[in-house]
Amino acid sequence: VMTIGQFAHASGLSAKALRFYGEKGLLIPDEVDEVTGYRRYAPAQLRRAAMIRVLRRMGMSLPQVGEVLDNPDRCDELVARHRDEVATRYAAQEEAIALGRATLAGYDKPFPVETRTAPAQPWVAAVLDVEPGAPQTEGESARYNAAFAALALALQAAGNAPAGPFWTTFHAGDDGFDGQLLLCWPVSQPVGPDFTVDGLRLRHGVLPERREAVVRLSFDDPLVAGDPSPDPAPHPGLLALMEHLDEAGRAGGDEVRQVGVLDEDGTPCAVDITVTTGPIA
Amino acid sequence: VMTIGQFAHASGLSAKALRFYGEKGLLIPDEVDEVTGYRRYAPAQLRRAAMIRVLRRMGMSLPQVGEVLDNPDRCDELVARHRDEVATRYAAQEEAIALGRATLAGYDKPFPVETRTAPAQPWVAAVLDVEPGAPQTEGESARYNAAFAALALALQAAGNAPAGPFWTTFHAGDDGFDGQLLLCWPVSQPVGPDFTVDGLRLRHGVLPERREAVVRLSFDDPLVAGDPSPDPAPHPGLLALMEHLDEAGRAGGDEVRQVGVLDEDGTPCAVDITVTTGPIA
DNA sequence: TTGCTCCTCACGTCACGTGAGGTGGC
DNA sequence: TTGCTCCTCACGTCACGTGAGGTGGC
Repeated sequence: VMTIGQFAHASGLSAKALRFYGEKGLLIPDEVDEVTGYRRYAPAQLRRAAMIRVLRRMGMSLPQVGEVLDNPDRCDELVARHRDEVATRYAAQEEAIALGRATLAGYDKPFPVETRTAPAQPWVAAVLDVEPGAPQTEGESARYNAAFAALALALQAAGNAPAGPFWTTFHAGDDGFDGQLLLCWPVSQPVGPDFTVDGLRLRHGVLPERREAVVRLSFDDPLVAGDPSPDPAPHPGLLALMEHLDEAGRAGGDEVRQVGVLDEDGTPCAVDITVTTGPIA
Repeated sequence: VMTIGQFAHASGLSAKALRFYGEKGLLIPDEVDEVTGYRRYAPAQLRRAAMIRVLRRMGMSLPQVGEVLDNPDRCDELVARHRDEVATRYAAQEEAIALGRATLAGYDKPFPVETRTAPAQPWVAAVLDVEPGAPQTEGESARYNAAFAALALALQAAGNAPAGPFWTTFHAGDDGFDGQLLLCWPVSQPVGPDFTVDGLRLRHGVLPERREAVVRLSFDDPLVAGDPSPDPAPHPGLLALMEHLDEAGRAGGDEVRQVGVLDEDGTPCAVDITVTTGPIA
């Protein structure tokens, strides 16, 4: 039997840690004096204390340590799992740091914001319900492409083929929980309510003659092309656009259009984030 | 100007985090309503908010984030330093896990404890003052070897050459802060108080006829040979020795001798941790 | 008897999250 | 008017470290 101080010295744990482990039930003193509260530890407890120390040094939490102590036969497995978790966390942090450096570099240098005037433009859109927080999965992406293609074909068949690159806009729902994505094609002629496409919910309208501010997010940009991190930081281009709107005295509440940009091969190579800054003076 | 909710949405930070950052002075709202306490944020603050978010995602603490924001020109340097710190911490944890696994494996299987009887043994020792917490530096090690050698030579010259392998014992000082290391040679004849060696403080005595328990820590053991980790966990052999003493009904307070073990070439290859378990029955 | 150890609170750490309870703004 | 947002406490997290103030044991 040893006092807490002797046991602390022998085990390499602090007396405070020993009291804490006792309180948590991880390492109960061999006996506790009823009157004085003095804790007494047995030499046979040194093994457990040493294991706790080693496991804590590995970075395990106390519940994890307890799990290992409760399942000595699975010790190796649990330790290996912990090592893998640590490695995974480190890899994730490394990636966050690399991505963060790129983002900060983008914030550091001015991002080009183009301003231009645009003529009135009729459009037709397919409406899709989406959850805004949902990640951009492969399946969703295919769904969008199919809807765009079906709408384009129907417009072509109606003799009112798309008159330029498509765009999308997002309308948050009232509850902010889900929302609607509009997949828009510009058309030469406004369509009437009699234009329908099987399986698609349509909407249509006309963008008025207007001034616009645009930033181009290229798919060559690693911040755009990289595998989508969950809940990413604002892209430098979006920041630049916000600041442009601010300096122009416009609130950011206007509708944002994401206009597809194709290269000469017709493959998507960028997206133009486009906001209306006002009517033509 | 935006409400905290709008700004939170735009920056990707939570309203709670924004309040916290305001409280800490990291990101002060553009204005705070005197009456209602409502916070208002300006679009121009989005850049700072985005940077905070990115830096936090990298795993920086808020003081570190503040340092980066205060020194935008050193941003790259500070981020690189953070990355290196993270990598260093991870490497240290990886090493702790590897070392811990080896230690746990040692705890898992029984460690051999030898018991034996030993005859009475006169000894002479050089006394060195040491700080017990101090790491085993190169310089200290050389000092010990020099003292051992000087003592052995003097004994030889006095016709009382070492009669076996050397050992060391450690006596903690009264204050527990420093202590004394005894470097001992066994001798055939007890020495008198007239035996002195220049530059060495000597002590001498006789080990009585006794029973001993011994564990051998081999230098081949990675737990023994590995670079000395600061404040290492108890070696499985020491644990086994403690438990042996416990079962034998002996407290662990007896003097511990660390006896050098040489291979056939005369180079040190192990150390025998030796404790007295009692007189010969 | 004097130090030393041991005891039990209580508070601090770090960056917020999670309610509780109440009010302002559309 | 009803919801919704916003406000300010206050508490919890994790594994102890750091005193404060008081007592037991040699």
